[in-house]
Amino acid sequence: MERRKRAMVSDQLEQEDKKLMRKGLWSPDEDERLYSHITHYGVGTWSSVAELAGLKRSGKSCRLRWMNYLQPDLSREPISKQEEDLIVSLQKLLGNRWSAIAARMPGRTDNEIKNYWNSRIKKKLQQRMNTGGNYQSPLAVHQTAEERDADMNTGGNPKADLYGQAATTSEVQVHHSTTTSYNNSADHPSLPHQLPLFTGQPLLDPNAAAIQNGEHTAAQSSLDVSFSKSHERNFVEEYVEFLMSLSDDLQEI
DNA sequence: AACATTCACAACCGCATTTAC
DNA sequence: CGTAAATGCGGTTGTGAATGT
Repeated sequence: MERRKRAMVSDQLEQEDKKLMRKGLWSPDEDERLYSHITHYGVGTWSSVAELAGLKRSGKSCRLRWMNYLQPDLSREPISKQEEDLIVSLQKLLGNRWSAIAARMPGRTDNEIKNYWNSRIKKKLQQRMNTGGNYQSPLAVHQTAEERDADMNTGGNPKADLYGQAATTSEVQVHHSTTTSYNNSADHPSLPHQLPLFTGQPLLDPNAAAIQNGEHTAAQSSLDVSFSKSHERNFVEEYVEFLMSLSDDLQEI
């Protein structure tokens, strides 16, 4: 309750600021400023980036622009068939946890994956559903993830539902869109043409690990019911990691 | 040619969580 | 330890190009 009040106050202040902020699509000049500022000085805090780079944008907006478009690690290639299959598989495992899915897809952002899912995969699955194909509907897929969430929230074992059938593959090739003025880094005045670099992130949360190892205290046991979102995510992510390593091991055999 | 519709993607919004003080 | 600020996330909306009528 108190937290909510504070959030509202914070939002009101943000609204005041927003009146002075620029909104909408980023211009090449703004991109240039942001890119050059971050490459020279690093990020620091996003609100300071906006100010120091001379941008009339919120820190949030700068962060989003950098994360989703300007950072050099991003792949400018269209999403491949393999990547699409991976998205479908991971969505089935993780539900709509786009950031967790993106963490397993080098060069791809959560926003990109989310958009791709909503505009293409969802539709394709729906079409196949209507033509009587042998696959699970997107709704069913989503429901599975939600059911797992509900299960975990009541202290159930999240692993129980992770052995679902493998996701189906799709056939349609995806073509690169040219809807924006410079979707490709080659068109941008200052963006490097770099291949994506994958940086693996540590997945093990100490608390989640303790719980997994059976080191439950009385205080912790209350978490069984209201298992916090971040812990729950780490738990699921660890399990996905485990499944993936298992798959690698099997392939070696 | 003019307008309407569809589509893909970029960006915003509200909220939750994390971090800093 | 409490509070404010910063960050991160997912759902939703806005925008502009492509396509259809």
